[in-house]
Amino acid sequence: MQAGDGAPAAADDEATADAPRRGRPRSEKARLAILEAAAELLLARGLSAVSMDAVAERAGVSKATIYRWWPTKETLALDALYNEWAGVQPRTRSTGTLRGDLLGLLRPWVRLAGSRPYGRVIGALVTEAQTDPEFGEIYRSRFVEPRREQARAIFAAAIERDEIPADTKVEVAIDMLYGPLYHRLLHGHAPLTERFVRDVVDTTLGGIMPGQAAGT
Amino acid sequence: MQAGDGAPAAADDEATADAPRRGRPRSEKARLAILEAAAELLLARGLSAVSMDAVAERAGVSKATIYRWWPTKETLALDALYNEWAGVQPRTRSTGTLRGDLLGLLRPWVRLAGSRPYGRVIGALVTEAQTDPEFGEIYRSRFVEPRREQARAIFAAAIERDEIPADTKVEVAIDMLYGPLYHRLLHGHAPLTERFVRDVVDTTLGGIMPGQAAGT
Amino acid sequence: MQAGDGAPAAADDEATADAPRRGRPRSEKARLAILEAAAELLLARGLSAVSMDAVAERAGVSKATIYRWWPTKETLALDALYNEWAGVQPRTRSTGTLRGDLLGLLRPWVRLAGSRPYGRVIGALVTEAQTDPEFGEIYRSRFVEPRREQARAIFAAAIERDEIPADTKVEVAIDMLYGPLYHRLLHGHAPLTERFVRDVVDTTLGGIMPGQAAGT
Amino acid sequence: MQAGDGAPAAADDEATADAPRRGRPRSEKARLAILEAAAELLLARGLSAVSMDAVAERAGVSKATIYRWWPTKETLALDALYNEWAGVQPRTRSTGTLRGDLLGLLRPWVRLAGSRPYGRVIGALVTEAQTDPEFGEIYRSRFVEPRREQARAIFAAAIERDEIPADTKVEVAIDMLYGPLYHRLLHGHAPLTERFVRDVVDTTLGGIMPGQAAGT
DNA sequence: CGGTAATCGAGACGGTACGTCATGTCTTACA
DNA sequence: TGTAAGACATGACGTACCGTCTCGATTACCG
Repeated sequence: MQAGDGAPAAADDEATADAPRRGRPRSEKARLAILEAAAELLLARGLSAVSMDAVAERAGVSKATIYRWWPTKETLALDALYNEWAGVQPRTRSTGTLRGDLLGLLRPWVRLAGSRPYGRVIGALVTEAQTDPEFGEIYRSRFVEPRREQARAIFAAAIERDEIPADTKVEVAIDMLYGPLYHRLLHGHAPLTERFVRDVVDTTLGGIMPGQAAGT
Repeated sequence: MQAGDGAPAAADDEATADAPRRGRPRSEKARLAILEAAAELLLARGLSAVSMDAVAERAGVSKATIYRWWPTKETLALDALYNEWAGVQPRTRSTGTLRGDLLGLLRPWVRLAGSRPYGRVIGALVTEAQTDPEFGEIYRSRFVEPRREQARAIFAAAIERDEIPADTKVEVAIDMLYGPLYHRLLHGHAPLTERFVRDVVDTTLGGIMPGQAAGT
Repeated sequence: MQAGDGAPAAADDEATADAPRRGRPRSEKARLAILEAAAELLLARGLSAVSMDAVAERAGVSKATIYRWWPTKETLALDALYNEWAGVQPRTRSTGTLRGDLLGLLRPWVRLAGSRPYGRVIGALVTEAQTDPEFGEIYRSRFVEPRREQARAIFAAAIERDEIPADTKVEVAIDMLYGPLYHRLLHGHAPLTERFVRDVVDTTLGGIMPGQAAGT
Repeated sequence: MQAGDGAPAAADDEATADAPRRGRPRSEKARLAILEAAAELLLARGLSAVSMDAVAERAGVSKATIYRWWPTKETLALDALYNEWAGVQPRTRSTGTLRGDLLGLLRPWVRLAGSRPYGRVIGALVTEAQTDPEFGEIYRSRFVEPRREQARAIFAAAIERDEIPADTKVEVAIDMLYGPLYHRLLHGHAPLTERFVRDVVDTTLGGIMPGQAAGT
């Protein structure tokens, strides 16, 4: 499986550098039209509505062209979604405190996730990731790991400046931050507000830092 | 939509009591065969493999019979899964401490969730719940709310005996317990161990109880 | 392969007689609509235009229904063509002379074959018969053998009344009658007129009957 | 349409003589590789297996090169087949009798036609000829007319030496010779033996020559 | 004990989408 | 200019399910 074609990194198959590239070059116009059409369908009516036929028609492109670059509609959906999220990469570099950095990391995520029906899409991708392990690898490396890596850096900096103990279980802490957010996003039993983000961050920090309860 | 037919509660359509029920009665054998066939397919190959045709053939039943009682394969899958989980409902009444009660609540859940590939199934149900709000209602009332209700009772008892402050944000606390568990179940980026449950409970309690850090 | 469904003989799979016939019965309306649509396409634009999609659309029928009864478009075309030719089965019983009987046999064939672009269709069926032996069996048993059988009976009667020698090579004679007709029908190098039929019959009879040349 | 490029006569498009021919000259190697690959596929698996992609791959040639010289796969197949048959052009100059000359003409044809599965190929070409009149012209001028011309010359010589009447219907006679042979070749209802050739010739001659029956 | 009524099995039906394949055109770089 | 490579639009292929439907057969109650 290869679903890295929508990514900016490119890094093609073998000859990376400046191979002459014989044959007709890939149509960039078609690539973008496909991703756009897929994204529209995805957000409007969910992954199940992303049929190859529908994408082909909407993008004014042949089905064969889609299959040439994306093996399944799931990988296509993943690329289409990534295309949308990649543009809104929020990072907000260090505020000086762990709490501030975490809020800077999570608030944009919540704002983005809540802005459109992404819950449905992510749910579908998660389901597919469970069915197809190879797809799971790609999904996590694109959507999960980058966020966790940012969080790890934030925690490392906090340990560096002695804000939290050096033996803090960082992986658990990250799950305690993202877990509740994903929980509300996917299950929808309660709203995913910014206030909720603050509560989650404060409770988690309260559980990590000795002798300090959650503040408001 | 009606998906309550596999439930023990029964409580049929309108006339609750003991109507004479003319005509041939529903075949209990067929009902069980269908649920069993659906559950097998569900766990073995995921929701996408639960086709009405496949269930009908495997259960030795006609497709019309399935559609007679379940409007979609999703509702059928939900009933089939519920059938499996309902039997393993351990709650372990009060140990006297909040921590003990919470561990008693969450540990069996983790053990059950990890015993078979339920992550895939739950992911699929969650996705469907996002697409079909009516289905979402049923899903939550069967799988999410009962657990949360138990947790609420546990927290209420802890407040009663002054173990935690009376103004504890219980809903947030519950999300901080179940969120990380669902997170690992669905995303699979890290194992869903009993040790992780303990870490989650301890961190959450540390964030709630003033002047007390997470213990081991 | 089974392509006998358009035939009048029916004689279904196993239980010929009065089986209870479970399940929804086959739609006669659909069957006829399919055959008619196929025949139209076949004669208008040749076998290559008989796509299952086109037939399905034109007949207002689902593709699956076609595939349920005809394994390939060739068998469908064969049935469709047979449906047209079966209705025009003129035989004209014995005129008393071999020459008269043969003309009575061949003239209607030529008239039918020349009435519409059947040459193209028969050519396609012949080609398919060469590729798929099983199909060849069916094709010959429906289109070739019945005609030859009629010719054999005519020759046998002529031998009976001592019009031709008893050791006449009947199979060769039949090939000498139908061969030239098919030749012109398929190759189209010269017109397939009734005069040509007469010439062919007379020449063949002249070659069979000793001491008698072709008359007019 | 142009399908004369595989022919030995060459005689290219316009400038026949010795034009300077700018640009890269046509690759003779490619031309032969294409014809060879097409012929292999044609005889091994029929015309339907002669896909432009398959020929291109097998010949180690680009599809564009094939389309550059042959407009359709049918014209390519025709050239490929002609390439094979041209080498085995029947010779047998006059034996002195009509019967001997005709046998000398037809026997090599039967031997060649029966040596490999040519029936399938010729059936396909005939079918295409019916669909595309222009193709039909070319097909007949290459495969049918040359043979008929040879036969006409043989009959003319026989008339010259008073072996048969001057008013013999030669075109009918030729159809009565080739018709039965093509009939068995294409329909395959009976073997195409040399004995059959003799029977056909003798019966035809018997029908032409007054007062003379078929000999053995 | 026969009539009414809802169930069940079987399976045909009109659809939609699947993923693959072949056609014929086009666009590049190289020869 | 010709050629190899290969992307492209088009459209048919044969399969799998969907959800609906029409049968005949079965099994209760109810009058």
